[in-house]
Amino acid sequence: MNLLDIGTVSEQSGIPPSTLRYYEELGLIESVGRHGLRRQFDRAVTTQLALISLGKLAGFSLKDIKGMFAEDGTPQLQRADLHLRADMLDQQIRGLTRLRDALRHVANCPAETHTECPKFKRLMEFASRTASKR
Amino acid sequence: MNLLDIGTVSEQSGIPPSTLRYYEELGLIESVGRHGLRRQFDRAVTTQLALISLGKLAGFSLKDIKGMFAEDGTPQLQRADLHLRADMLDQQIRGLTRLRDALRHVANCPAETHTECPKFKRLMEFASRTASKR
DNA sequence: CTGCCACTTCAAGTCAGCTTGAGGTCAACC
DNA sequence: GGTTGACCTCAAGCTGACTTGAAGTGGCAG
Repeated sequence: MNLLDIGTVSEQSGIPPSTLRYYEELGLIESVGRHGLRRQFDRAVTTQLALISLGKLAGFSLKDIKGMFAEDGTPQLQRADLHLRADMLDQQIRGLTRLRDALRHVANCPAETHTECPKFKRLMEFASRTASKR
Repeated sequence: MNLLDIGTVSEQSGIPPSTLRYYEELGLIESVGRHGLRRQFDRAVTTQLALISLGKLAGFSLKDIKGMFAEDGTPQLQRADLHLRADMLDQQIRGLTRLRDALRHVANCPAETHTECPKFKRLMEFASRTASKR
């Protein structure tokens, strides 16, 4: 039996049935039948859910994620788009890395008042710049 | 004159007046007077706003951020919290890096079926692990 | 056959973080 | 002293990602 009841999918993925229905409504996943009223999913849905989780982790919206997959759920993007997304990710990674380093520094900084620490000041400048850009 | 009109603060910080009012309502910042109807802020508010932007970048909620300041608005950061947040950023960075690498790979990989590509498989394993953890 | 219980639909609610709209005010400039 | 324009208040609206509630259904264990 290669069909999974929504409850089984939920259990395996840790995603509540309500969310699975919501994802189906959005077109992110697709049920392949019913058992009585209950949705049945193909085993492949677990892979799709893993990819969706990954996308979410990476900060993409569900809409974004939907756009990355073809009808059948296989990743489907134009090369140029892929590189563009990768470039965006690069930029995001650089920003987050700087931020993480700064957080670690502040956590270890012995200065009494953070506001007097030069690194903290630079971090704040960065924060201001980044904030104003968005 | 060390007081700033809300408009000036908005211009300098890139944060719209509506948001500044909203922040004041939440107790994140404080206006120190009025010029006619207009809120006047102390210069120090720009520092606070930079910190707020920073906190948002790091993924803190406004509520979290509020908790990081003392009554007088000076930062009151818990080192443990910062490390925790840095750890979360690390995780996010790892996810993004994998995703980026995978995107680049897929963009260059001539294989018809991505799902059979070893790199893609590793990505999905990672995605599953990460998904099940949450 | 009965009852349970996890599912079903659909509408509405929730939360964060703002934005928008209507109607009003006031300092400043001409 | 009239106009302007950016502010004011308060309420309502919006987006994203779900969750919750009410009322109903149906397969399966006993």
